[in-house]
Amino acid sequence: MPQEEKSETTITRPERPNDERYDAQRVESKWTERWQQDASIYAAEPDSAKKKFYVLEMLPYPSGALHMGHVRNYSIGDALARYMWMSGYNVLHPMGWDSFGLPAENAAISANVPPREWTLRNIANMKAQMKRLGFAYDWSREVTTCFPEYYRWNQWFFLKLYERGLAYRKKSKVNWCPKCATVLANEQVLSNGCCWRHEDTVVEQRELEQWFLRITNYADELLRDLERLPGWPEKVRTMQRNWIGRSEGTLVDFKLDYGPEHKGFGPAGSTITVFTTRIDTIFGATSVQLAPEHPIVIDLAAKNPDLRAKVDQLIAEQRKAKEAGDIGEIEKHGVPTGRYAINPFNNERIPIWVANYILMDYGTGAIMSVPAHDDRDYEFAEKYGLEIRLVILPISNDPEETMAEPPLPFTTHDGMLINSGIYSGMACDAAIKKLAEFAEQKGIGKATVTYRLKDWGISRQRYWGTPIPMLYCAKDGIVPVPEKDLPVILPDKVEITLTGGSPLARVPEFANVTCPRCGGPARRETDTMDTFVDSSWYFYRYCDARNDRAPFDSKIAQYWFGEKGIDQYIGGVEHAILHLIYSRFWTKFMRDIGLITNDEPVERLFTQGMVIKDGAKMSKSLGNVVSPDEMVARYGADAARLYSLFAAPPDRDLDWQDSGIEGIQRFLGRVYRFFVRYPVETLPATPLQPRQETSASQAAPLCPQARALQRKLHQTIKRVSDDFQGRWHFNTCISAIMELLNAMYGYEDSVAQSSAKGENETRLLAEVQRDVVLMLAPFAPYLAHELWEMMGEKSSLLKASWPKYDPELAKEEELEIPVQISGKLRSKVVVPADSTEEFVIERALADEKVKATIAGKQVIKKIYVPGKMVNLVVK
RNA sequence: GCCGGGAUGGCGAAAUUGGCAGACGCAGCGGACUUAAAAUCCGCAGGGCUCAAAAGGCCUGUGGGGGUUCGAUUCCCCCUCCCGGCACCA
Repeated sequence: MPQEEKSETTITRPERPNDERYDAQRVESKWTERWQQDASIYAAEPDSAKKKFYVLEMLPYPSGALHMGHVRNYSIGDALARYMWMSGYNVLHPMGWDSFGLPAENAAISANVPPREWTLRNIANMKAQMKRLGFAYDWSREVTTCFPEYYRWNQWFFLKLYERGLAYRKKSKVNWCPKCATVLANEQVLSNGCCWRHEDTVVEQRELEQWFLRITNYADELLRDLERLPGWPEKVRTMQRNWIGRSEGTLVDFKLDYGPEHKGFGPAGSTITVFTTRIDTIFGATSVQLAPEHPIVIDLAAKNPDLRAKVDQLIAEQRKAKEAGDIGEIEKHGVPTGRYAINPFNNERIPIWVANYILMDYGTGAIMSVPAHDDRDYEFAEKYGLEIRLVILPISNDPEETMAEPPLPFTTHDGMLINSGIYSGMACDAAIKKLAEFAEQKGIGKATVTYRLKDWGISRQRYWGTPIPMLYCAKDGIVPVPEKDLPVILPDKVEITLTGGSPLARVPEFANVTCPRCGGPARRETDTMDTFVDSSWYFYRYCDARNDRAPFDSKIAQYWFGEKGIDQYIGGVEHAILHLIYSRFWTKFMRDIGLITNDEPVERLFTQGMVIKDGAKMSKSLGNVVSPDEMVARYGADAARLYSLFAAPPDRDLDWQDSGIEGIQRFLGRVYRFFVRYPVETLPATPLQPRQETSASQAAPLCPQARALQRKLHQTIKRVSDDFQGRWHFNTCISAIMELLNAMYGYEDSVAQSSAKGENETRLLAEVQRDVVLMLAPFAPYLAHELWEMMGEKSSLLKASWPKYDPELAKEEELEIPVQISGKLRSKVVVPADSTEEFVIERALADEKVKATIAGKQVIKKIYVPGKMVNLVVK
């Protein structure tokens, strides 16, 4: 890196330009180059003397080019990072690439480019775009997940998970996307049954052997700790809560009835275990309903061709509904098996049915049907004429209502048991406990918890991903790759197709190995890992990105993560369940193996809204895509960034309008013009005094207009600072700066050209200009840096102190108080800010318009809200 | 069905604790500058009625209906529509 060039460019103070026109392209390319030459300005190292702040934006997939959603995401993060730097924090602000994944393989197939080459080319392009946009990332920590230096630690983690029984292999029904030609995790299937990448492609079910991670071991903690994340959007927490789907209930064994004409049910066993959340209604159970794929049903159907045909029909209906995404609206069908089960609480013999609304993959795939107290059971019983038996009555304060027969089905918990043997008369909630205890004592059931969350299937029959470090030996079975042999390198020369299973299986030199235990021949696992593994822990790697002995150093991670994790994480809400639940799981696992001490990865999460155009999501098919490159070329990076913050609050969707960014471009030009037009010739030779002192010396002698400008300045600093610390409505921050600029022009028009302009006025103007630059720095860094240099400042703007406001100087001296008569605005009076209530009301009553309005009426009430308004109620 | 978010001028939006609705910007209109245009600077602007016009005055207005209050975009109840998530989850 040429050192001498650098020092030359920073020393000279450029002449103030004569041209008022702001040439964004010239200025921005100048600073892009300078920042390029001194990348270390954004670097941070652990420093116990300074408060840390870890601000992170979700790392992108290198698809080829940034889109406006990226620009918005990074503009928010960059503004925050710059503000925190200026507020004296030790800021970590890294960036990287989530660079494994299917699109690279598709490119290989359609354009015949190797995935690695395609990916690295895209990364180079997007990195250049980021630099052109002026984002302040510490590139020395760049993480690229497709490099062996990174993915070897995925493999290392996998071995640790395997050692602890948290990674296991099992054959099961899995989601298969025909277009991806691979298995998908449950989290990657949309609610309409389609693939998350191919929203028009229905996922099929296939029976395959897969590697799973036992995320369900952490289900309870993942749920419980959501309460400890007040810095997360309620929406995301709710989504995760729904996804985990914890449900407390009871397992109850129903014995099969071996009546005289039956010889038992064979290997499937002699009991049916049902799961219920309402064991209090068990005396109202009038049938047992089984999922069509329940083992007992399969067993029965095997011996009964007629039943088998009917069950196959139910299975087909269920599958069809699932694939159409409307399993919730399936028309209920069922068939009786002709067999019976015994209700263990009343020894009653009830029929066993098979029904298409019972799901095999939830609970036990079997329920007790209580038509009187469950909507679905009621509908089903009505249809097939099954008995409906009332066992719960409402309890109410109204004696008439209590004990009255409710309309069916009656499904609430607020009730009392009847027709329930010794439990009659108990309240529902108490009965649930008692009945579960009894079942447990008798060995016929127990209280239990069921989750919707399933273990995470991570095997992918794809090439461009982390090889799973496992071997299969004819003699030793499943053998993990020894840690010393990591990384298992992903080979380069592989023929990629979307058919015929894992591409790696067709690479003999990769697939054929010797067993490290017996030395005999073994086969390597040729599936790769889900790319969500890569992104589950990447933010820890940023802390210590070049470590080749461990995923990262625990001490360094502890500094940056602290007790509560990343201070601010920013990204799209589309990862609310996927990435954000996986990485919480990974954090808990890493804590359990002693790598880290925090329980959660992210303290505060912010999900920004989408960028849309003409009311619709940007997409190639709609032809409404706005290209960041084009915006930067036309309006400049500052304008693109500032507009993405100005057009809407960051959590809302943003409708992109080209005319809007033109307005922002005008604003930037107007700022620049002010500095060129009204240069402050007499900058204080010494750095500006601490603010209080300057203010005190300025407060008195300023002319009224100057005082008004000073007040506006301090009010603006307050508004912008408050917003950074609170609600992040950067759109109003920018409005506030615009208002200040308007006031600056107004001030120059009215005063500064006149003879009233004295030294204090000049000093004030210098102060205002300096603070405007400081406040613009997080939002429009290019212009801010240029103006900073034009003002002759030598220090780094990045680390310059954020301006402080003086509440005294921000205060109004006179207030315009609205006067309402009976709640309607009728007039306004101007009073000194420190006026008493009596004085303000007296002035209000003396006002001509007020007098006219209340003439002939009697004032019955006088309300004064200090500093806000007067309301005179008349009769 | 359940959960979360939203609905304010022609448009994007603001109103931070119940206190002047529409800040700021876009589009629009008018003026200054200019041979002209662009650029720039200044001004007007929710809707309606009144007034010859202007100034002014009056009425009305934050998805709809009701309530609490001196006062409601803001709090409470009911309803409509839009966006997102979950869904015969037993």
